[in-house]
Amino acid sequence: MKNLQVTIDVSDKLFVRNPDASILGQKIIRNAINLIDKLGFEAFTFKKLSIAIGSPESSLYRYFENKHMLLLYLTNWYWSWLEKKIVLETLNIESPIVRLEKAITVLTEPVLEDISVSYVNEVLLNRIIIAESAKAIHTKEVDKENRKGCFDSYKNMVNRVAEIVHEVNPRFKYPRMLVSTLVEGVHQQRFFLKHLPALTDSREGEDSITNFYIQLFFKMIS
Amino acid sequence: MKNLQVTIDVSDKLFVRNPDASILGQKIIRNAINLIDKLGFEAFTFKKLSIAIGSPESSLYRYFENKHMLLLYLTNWYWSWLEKKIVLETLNIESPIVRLEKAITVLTEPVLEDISVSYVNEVLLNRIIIAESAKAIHTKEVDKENRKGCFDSYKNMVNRVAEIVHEVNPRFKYPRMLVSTLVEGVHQQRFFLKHLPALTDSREGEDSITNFYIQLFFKMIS
DNA sequence: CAAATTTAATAGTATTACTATCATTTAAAA
DNA sequence: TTTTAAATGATAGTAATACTATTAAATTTG
Repeated sequence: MKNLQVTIDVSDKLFVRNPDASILGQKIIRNAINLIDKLGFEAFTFKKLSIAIGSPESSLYRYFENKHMLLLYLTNWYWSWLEKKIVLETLNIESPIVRLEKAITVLTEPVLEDISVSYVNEVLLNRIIIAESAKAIHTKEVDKENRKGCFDSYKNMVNRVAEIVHEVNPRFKYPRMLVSTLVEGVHQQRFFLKHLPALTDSREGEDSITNFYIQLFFKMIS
Repeated sequence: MKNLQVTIDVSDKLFVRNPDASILGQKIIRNAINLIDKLGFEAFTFKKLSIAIGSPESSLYRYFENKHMLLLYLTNWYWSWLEKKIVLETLNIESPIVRLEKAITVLTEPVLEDISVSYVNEVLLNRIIIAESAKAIHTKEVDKENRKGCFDSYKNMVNRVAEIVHEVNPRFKYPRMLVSTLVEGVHQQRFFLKHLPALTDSREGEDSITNFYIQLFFKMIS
């Protein structure tokens, strides 16, 4: 695992003021991640966040319109981070099939070690994505937000992997459907494993989720 | 498509008073489905529901603890309904592989026609499941609610199909993971198709989602 | 150093998510 | 058919949420 001390760009449609560009902004992100992970997105409020930070609530609104936009920011950050990881892992590799294997590994392996150096804790963020990211998409404003580019990071990441699939098998018709099925499925199953194990045939310890989806993926494209 | 005028049982852990057993209760369910579909779960409130029904807000709390429990009730109703559909479709069929094909068809085909006779509109309910069901599961109370049996309908349905998979191929190790991947994936992709089509390779009209998942399913178990 | 920008401190509002009380209607039991 | 119980209606009230507004202090930039 390479250490990724790179800046992650997030679309400026997602914030009022860029949290990456100030100390308060970075404090907001760091504490938001901790709090959302601890309380869950429903119980998480700007009031509680402001207390954790020690700044007035009104200051938070100068960075994010509301907690939904903050969640969108975090999800976008995560998908950009994953894409960057994929790019680094597949760099300078000739064989498309090896590149695809590397990419799929990044998408299916658990995010375990804390490789974060910056103000973003990727392990906690991964947990937030698993538990809360569905809420960022499933709103009545999806279409408007989609037009604004609020899901571009996700689309870009999916497209990048889908392109490798296309290289490996140009005749396969559903590369993006396969990649998004894989990504969402892995997250879903990790949540089930932890909370509704009756829906999985997996056990903590052995990583049957990774195995299952890698198998699924390559069966589909061959 | 058979007309299913059968009663659907939902665990009594999910409600304070059984909405199925009174006119007001049925009005609550009918209007809740309409409102959640129209407003989305976030904007949906007991206040608005009470106005739609013409009863005081306090009356709603005599049926459901809060709107989250109401959503849980609806999701459970849906999974029980789907399971009943599967049971009816596979009744008196000898061949396990044909039974499995029928079951998978029920799980993957779109819910289009309004076959509802009772107070539950299954077409709207299906839309609610696609758009909102993730929110019923992704809460900090999952584990407690799981112990109470709040997800039994879902588990039962998945298990029933997983058992047919086992009949067809007893050596396949992940029947439940495969079934839940299929169910969740189909819903996810239907949502993407409507709102984030860039994540799909599917188009409105031709049903590549159904095709994709049927293909995926049988490639995995063979 | 002056000007502009950012943050702190405080206050205030409409809405949400409930809880409580009591009168009235409806249904079931005697 | 009366009596009783259960369900509903009507109304009120509260703490918390999700903001908006204003002004003062601090910090950064030119």
